[in-house]
Amino acid sequence: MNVTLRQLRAFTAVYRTRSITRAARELGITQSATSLLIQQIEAQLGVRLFDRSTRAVQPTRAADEAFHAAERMLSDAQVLSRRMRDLAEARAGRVAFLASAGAASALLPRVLAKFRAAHPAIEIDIRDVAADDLVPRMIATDAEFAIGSVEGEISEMTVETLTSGRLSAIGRRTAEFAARRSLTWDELAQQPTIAMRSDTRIRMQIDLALGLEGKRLTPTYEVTLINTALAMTAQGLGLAILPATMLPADQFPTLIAKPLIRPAITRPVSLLQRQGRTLSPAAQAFVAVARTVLASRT
Amino acid sequence: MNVTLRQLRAFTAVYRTRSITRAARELGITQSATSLLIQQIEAQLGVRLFDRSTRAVQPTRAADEAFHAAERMLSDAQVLSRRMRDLAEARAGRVAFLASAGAASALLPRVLAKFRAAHPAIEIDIRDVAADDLVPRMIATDAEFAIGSVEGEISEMTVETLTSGRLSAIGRRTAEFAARRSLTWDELAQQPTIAMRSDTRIRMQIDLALGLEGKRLTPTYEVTLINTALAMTAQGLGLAILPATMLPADQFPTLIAKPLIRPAITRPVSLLQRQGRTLSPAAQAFVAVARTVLASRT
DNA sequence: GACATTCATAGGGAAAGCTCATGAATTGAT
DNA sequence: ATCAATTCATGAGCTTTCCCTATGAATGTC
Repeated sequence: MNVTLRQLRAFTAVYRTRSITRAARELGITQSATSLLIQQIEAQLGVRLFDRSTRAVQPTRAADEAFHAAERMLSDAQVLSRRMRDLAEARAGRVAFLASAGAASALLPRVLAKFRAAHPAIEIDIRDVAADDLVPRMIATDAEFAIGSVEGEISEMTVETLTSGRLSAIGRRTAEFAARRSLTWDELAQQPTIAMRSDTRIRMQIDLALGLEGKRLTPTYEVTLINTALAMTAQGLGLAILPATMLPADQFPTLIAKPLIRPAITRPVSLLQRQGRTLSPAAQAFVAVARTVLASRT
Repeated sequence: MNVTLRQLRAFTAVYRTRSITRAARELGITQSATSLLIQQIEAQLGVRLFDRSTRAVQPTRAADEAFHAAERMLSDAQVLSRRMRDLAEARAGRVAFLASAGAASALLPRVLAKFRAAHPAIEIDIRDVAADDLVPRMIATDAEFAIGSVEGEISEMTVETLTSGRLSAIGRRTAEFAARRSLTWDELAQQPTIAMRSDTRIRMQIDLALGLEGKRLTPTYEVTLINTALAMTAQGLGLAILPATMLPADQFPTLIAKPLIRPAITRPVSLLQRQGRTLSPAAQAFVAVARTVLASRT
């Protein structure tokens, strides 16, 4: 056998109070139990810790030395408990995840704001990567989860759709544009348009879907970053072709999105996580917030 | 309930080996017991520490954090155990005691030499005080014991005679002196003598004992320190009147002691310790050595 | 697809832990 | 000085914990 924290607790209590009876009260056990614990730890350590008469309890030299070590261990135990409890209740900790650049700029700000309000002490480490890199980086790094658009299944991973945005035309809130419910891709062809470049995932999906219908997108401008497209739209250079979810309303209050139809194309934003691995409580809390915040959108 | 060291041991073993089965082997318990310990500590801390499939065990973030704290506590426990064991077996520690100046100079060197050989790592703190101060200092300070001449009983203390030296005439090893078995106090009066000053304990005892016999000591020289008396004797200035135990043979190889009789006066050297207080193991070891070393003398 | 490995769970017996009751020693008050 | 009160130690008995054996379920391997 070995010394136990229980014994150490009894020891420090007796040491401090200089009394087995008082220590017992403090520990919430009986005097006899405390007496036994002291005998046990003495036997365990092979050293007398208290000179006990029927009247008084006097710590020995060895006890003086042991006391500090014991206190330290008990304090460590308490710190550990508290820390773990904080982690469990997402009062502390750290959430590190991957986000595709698009998701990071358009979707995450709202999620982050809400999460921060609920869990102010949790560190957040967002690693924003190009959409193509999302899955490879997820496999390679220790990120707990990833948010972004993912096609198909990935082995060892679970994919959950958080929200899916319809491909939309985004333009300034003119009376004429605001009145529309939707636009067809054909109608779009008449106007100046701003689309993502052909080597982006969004564009590939568009080209693929239109191709199946025998159609083709010929944008006026092609850009790499979503924000660039939106900024250009805000300047009136044309309609941006993007999933509606990618429009941060607060950042571009003048812009509105109208779904594109014939064909309607939706682009999911998914949560990616490792199969069989529980998320840290902090990450769970974050994902929960993301689900509720994003679910409210189309 | 609370987290136990047992659980922490299981936790660190599983964390390191990444396997409950291997950890169980390491701990010397069964796999099922180990599995239970992990479940317990998880319940205790309120946090999942391992993602377990039927096949593998994967530590969580929380486990990474907890691991260091756990290792520290376990290492503290081990250090504490070892330290206490060392103290118990007098392989480490410290012995602080009081010694009257006479005892310190004449008796202790041999004791110290032997003790040091047997217990090289123990710190020794000798507080040599005037004979009169021995008891007051013993009461006032935290010395574990005291060595010196003590008369009568002292409350709260136990007095044990370690050795008692007969008052003797100490002189150079001349043929004539060496041949004698003893001297009477009367014979002594014919020769130059060196005695302790009247305000010393030794002298007081002598004067008292001689007074009872109607005799009186009139020394040629009176000194305060024993060593002074011996040095003077070695120079041939006269016979030193001291307890035989006070003559360190190795320091004054030319001197020998002959008991003084009519009356024979003995002066005890005692060990003084607090009643009801156990000595530290180091002190016990020291006292044991002192007893054996001093017992061999008259 | 059979086999081996790994973790989880159930049952039972051993050990530990706690409480209650009691005893012994000492202090303080009447 | 006696008596009451306090304090620590010990023993009996009960409850809880602990651990082992046996078995089941899942997964990877040949």
